[in-house]
Amino acid sequence: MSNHLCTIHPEVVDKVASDMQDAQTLERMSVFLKVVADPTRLKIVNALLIDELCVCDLARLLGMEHSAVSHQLAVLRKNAVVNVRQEGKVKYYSLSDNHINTVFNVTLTHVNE
Amino acid sequence: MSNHLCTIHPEVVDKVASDMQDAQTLERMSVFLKVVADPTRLKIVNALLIDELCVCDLARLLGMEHSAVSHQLAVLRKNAVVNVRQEGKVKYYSLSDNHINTVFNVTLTHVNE
DNA sequence: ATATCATATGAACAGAGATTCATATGAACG
DNA sequence: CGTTCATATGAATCTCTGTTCATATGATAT
Repeated sequence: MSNHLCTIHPEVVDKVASDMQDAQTLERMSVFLKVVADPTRLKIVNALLIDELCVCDLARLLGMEHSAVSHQLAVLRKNAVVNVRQEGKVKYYSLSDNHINTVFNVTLTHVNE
Repeated sequence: MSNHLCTIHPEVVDKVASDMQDAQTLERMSVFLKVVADPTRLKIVNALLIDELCVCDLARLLGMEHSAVSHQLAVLRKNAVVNVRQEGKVKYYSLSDNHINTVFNVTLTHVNE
């Protein structure tokens, strides 16, 4: 696994290992962050922070194929980032909770400093 | 660009378009989120939230090749997520600012609900 | 029923990126 | 100076994933 076996600070490694979040939690965090990190999905999130929108409007807004937008909305749905409300044949998407809002705004602040 | 030209809510699209963050900002946000979303880098961030560590210790902690860890640390360095402090041949890594801390904790809260 | 419109989905292709292997840098110490 | 140790980097491989194209679903209206 590792070519050299240096163990410079075994106590520190042990302490950090026991204080870290468990593997499952980190995996969930990674999945969630990947979901919102994609440029297309981040734009969708930003748009839905302002107003609810249908697939058609999102495609127009982003200048993308309906299909591409729909695929990304499927990812957002499967990861519980968005909600859908149906009115006839039109489906309106909105954000599911406001942790997304917080993550978005903290990230925005970070890149603006 | 799009097969159908439906324009269901042009006013809403216009309003959202003008209220959204500009493309450059969204791009920077996407880059930053991708940097921390990767499972290996997220583990590194989590570890450095607890204590500063050298490459050797990180490799041991994560059970990975030194090379792989070093590559990921290069990504974190290039994106100003981590700082390096050198002591002889050993380089100690730590987090560069505490927006990272906030993003990590908000995300943690989100996946734990 | 059938056509039309909005959305969804499956398969295929293409590009990005994470790890590995091999090698290089650079510091300490004999 | 040459060796050793910690870290870095380049190239190659392999996997993952975002978009496109083609097609399907599902609702409305004529």
